[in-house]
Amino acid sequence: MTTAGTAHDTSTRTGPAAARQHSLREHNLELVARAVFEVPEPLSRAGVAAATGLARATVSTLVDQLVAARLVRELPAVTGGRAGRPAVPLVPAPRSLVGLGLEVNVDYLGVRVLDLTGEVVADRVVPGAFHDSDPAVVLGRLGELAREVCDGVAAAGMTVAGARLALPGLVDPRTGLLEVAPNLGWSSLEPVGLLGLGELPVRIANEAKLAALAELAGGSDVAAPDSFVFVSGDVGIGAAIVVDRALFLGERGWNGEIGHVVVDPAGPRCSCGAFGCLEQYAGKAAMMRAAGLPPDAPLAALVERLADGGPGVPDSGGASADGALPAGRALGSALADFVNLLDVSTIVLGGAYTDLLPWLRADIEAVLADRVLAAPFVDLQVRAAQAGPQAALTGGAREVLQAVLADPAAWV
Amino acid sequence: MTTAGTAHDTSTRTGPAAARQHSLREHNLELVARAVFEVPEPLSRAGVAAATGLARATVSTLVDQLVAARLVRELPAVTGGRAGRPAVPLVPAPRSLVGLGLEVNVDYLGVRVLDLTGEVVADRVVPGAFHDSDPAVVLGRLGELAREVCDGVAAAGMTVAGARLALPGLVDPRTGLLEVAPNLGWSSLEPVGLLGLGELPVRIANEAKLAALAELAGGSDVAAPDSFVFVSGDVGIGAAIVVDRALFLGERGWNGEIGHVVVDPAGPRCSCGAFGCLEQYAGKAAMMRAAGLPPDAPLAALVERLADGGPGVPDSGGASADGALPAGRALGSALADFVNLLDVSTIVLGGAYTDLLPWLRADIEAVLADRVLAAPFVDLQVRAAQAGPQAALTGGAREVLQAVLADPAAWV
DNA sequence: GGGTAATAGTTCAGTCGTACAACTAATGCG
DNA sequence: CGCATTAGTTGTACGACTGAACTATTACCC
Repeated sequence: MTTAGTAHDTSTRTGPAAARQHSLREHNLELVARAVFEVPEPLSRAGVAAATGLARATVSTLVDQLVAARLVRELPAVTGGRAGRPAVPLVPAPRSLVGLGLEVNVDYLGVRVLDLTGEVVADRVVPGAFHDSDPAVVLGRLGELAREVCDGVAAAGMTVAGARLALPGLVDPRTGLLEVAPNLGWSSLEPVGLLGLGELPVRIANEAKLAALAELAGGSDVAAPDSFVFVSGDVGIGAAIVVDRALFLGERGWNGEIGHVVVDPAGPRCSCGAFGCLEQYAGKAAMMRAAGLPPDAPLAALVERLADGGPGVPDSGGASADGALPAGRALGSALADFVNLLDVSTIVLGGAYTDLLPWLRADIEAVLADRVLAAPFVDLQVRAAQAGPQAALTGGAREVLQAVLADPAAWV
Repeated sequence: MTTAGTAHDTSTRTGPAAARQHSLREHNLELVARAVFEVPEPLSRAGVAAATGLARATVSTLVDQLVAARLVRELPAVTGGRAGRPAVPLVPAPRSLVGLGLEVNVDYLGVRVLDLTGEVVADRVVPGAFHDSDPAVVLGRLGELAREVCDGVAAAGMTVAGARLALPGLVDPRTGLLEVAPNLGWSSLEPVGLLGLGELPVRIANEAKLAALAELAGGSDVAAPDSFVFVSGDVGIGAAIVVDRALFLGERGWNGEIGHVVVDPAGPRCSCGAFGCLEQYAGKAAMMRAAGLPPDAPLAALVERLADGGPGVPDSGGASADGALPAGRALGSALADFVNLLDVSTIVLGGAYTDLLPWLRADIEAVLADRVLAAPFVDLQVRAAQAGPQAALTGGAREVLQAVLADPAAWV
């Protein structure tokens, strides 16, 4: 286990480390980097000083280091129409340091590279069928793909800061162990080694967790909230909790298993052995069946049928309706539990739910209003995911870059 | 709003503040204070240096400041049987700085004072019946009690660092507003002003949240886990989430409303308007009824009946049982949702559940094993709360002192 | 009993990072 | 063309930590 990143090794594992002089600079480097990265309009050195509260002299030295480390780039000085020396705008450096997102999912492999500006530098998605596949073969193939992409990126003068591998299953990011991925038929293995990516620091994570991070990428019309629950519906249903723009992982990163929250103990038996789990109402197969389609039909077929007003369209006015709607009320019920237990006010629906939201929203909101105890005092929002397809790839690459941003001192 | 505590006012609310020279000292002061406070055996200056990684010289100056601020006390030097100059053991200063816990609950008012060693310095609990009471009268009475206690404490040379007021309801610690406390019949008020405690910084919090913090107090035989869910059963059922020894509050502190998680949508109607909430199975009234007792009977009556093997005792061997057991299976179901959504592995049962645990445990654990997706990979623990009666008073006082410990620089 | 080793705690010069003030650079405006 | 204005740099001062040397106090051994 030779991770390159932070070196927090206080031999006997005590809590936080002692702060020395250079801790100050590390902290302030991060502060300056965030100021440059997380602002819509580019700031000058003076602007950063004003935003952070640091002295201009201090900011100058820090910015110079970030520029030297190729995290930040100076744009040509621009006179703002005011008097005074023109400011030098500072922006995240494009195509210098990049993050690598990797993913194995049931129906595709993917590699995506993002640079510090959030732009996609490279993108390779290979469709396939990986249900009950051989992990060594599939991960080997993905690793090959990743090496190709990395070579191209390196040839263009960029540095790969690290990688995240998204997997649809129970994953422990700390140990790098995949416990089980039911839909792939994988269990108890360490995927990173099978990629064969050598020195590159790769960490694994749950697919829904990384997809949630993609929501924070910004660039969309609606600003992403700082805290939200991201629910990704597909064959299974996963969720991620984001608090203050950071994943909340619980003890092992195995939270958000909303697919197996009880909706009705008298309901159908679930693959997990219990009865009436959400997945039996709002999983893809269940929704298809409810709309009279074969369980493995493509999502587009369901959307088309709903758009045509076929069975599954809510007859407006009724308190409840039929068709795809069992999913809506069931989702609402499970989400109400979620909100009651966690106190989040924004729910982002991803995966299949993104396209189905028009036919789910009314029921979800009605059930939430009914069942959430704090509903009278909170503005509960249900919205569609903004990130594009294979969001976990984007989120994974983004997380790598966030780690860089959180510790720029490691790169100077 | 003139809080004395931290002065984190970066005019325009940006994220973290700039680190200056004195930030270093603040950080290390905290580090040293925690080293002294959170260790079973007293450390010397040299011991603190070893534990924190700071230089001995640095530790000396920091410890001297903490001693001068009366946060830390030096014990007489003790020769440890080894060669060398005897070490001066450092301990939390007893009876110098103290925290004040306040509480209004349905059947009592309380004031409790803890010092930095965790010892109870003063304790006043006044029984009463505050269902549908007048907040001004009740809080005035509590304020009076608090002033008496504070006067006594001050006369003994102690300084009250602050106070926490525990309330059974939806509370926003940030704004100091109580939205609603159903069992008191209070709503939309600012309780702190009605206490009339003048300059003393008082913050409000939910009762279950503070009770959970009392679990961290230590001193018990079993070490408290760093992360757990605390469930407090009484008339209503509340919960708190503790992660890494700190409360996880969600956006507003309104999480943990486990009492209104769906157990069975076909179940009885709840006071919240929904059907089949946990409270209808595992609330005190429901448990009493299930055991054939009047809903407002004392808890002791239920325990006695169960101990006698009356109705409500599980007939061992059966997958399920009758009597008090609907509570067990229902609790298990709601807790399974909790664990699936949050990934916590330890569940601490407080309030009425503490005494009832022997008759609940089997069912809870069985349902958890069935319904928690990660159960095969996690050692789920269900345990009884360790803190004594009126745990919220202890937890509130403790939180005040934790805030001192988190920023000792404010007291030097 | 005295010397030596060992450990605790203090003193002091050295280093590093930030703050503040003075300075230079570059622009708009009258 | 000079002045006001803003951006960025330079240099001194200060504060906090470090490391090494020093003092203080004990145990152990001869």
